[in-house]
Amino acid sequence: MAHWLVKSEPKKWSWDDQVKAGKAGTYWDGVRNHSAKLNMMAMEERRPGLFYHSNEGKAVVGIVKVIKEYYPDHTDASGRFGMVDFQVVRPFKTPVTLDMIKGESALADMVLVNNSRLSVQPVKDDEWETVCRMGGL
DNA sequence: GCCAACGTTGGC
DNA sequence: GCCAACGTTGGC
Repeated sequence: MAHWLVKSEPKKWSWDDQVKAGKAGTYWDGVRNHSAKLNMMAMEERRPGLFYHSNEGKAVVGIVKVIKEYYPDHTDASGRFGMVDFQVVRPFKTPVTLDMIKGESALADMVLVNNSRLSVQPVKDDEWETVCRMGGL
């Protein structure tokens, strides 16, 4: 699996916050879900991922990349979970909304459509290309 | 180790 | 604000 999609509520962590963080990037902490954890563990440095705004916006707004691979989440007292660091790559010209994704038959199998609650998801190559094209990149 | 109860997420 | 989906917790 070549690409990823990460989700955040704009109230907690928005694209703008990610842009402000700049090259330093930010750690993607707070994940407390085993499926998401496994996906993070599979991430390789420099791999790009889609950045999705849940709840408000409900759209893929840009591309980030992994700048630090999976390591322990120091905010997790139990020590069971970890996190990765992301850095902004570039914003979409046009945000790709959930409606647009649902309306695109090539994206009918996206995890976002079928398991919207998973916060870190794999994205297939063809799905990746379709979403990027829809985003104007 | 099973399963009911509960909490959280996220679309609508 | 509601509710469905799903993950986690805790009693047995």
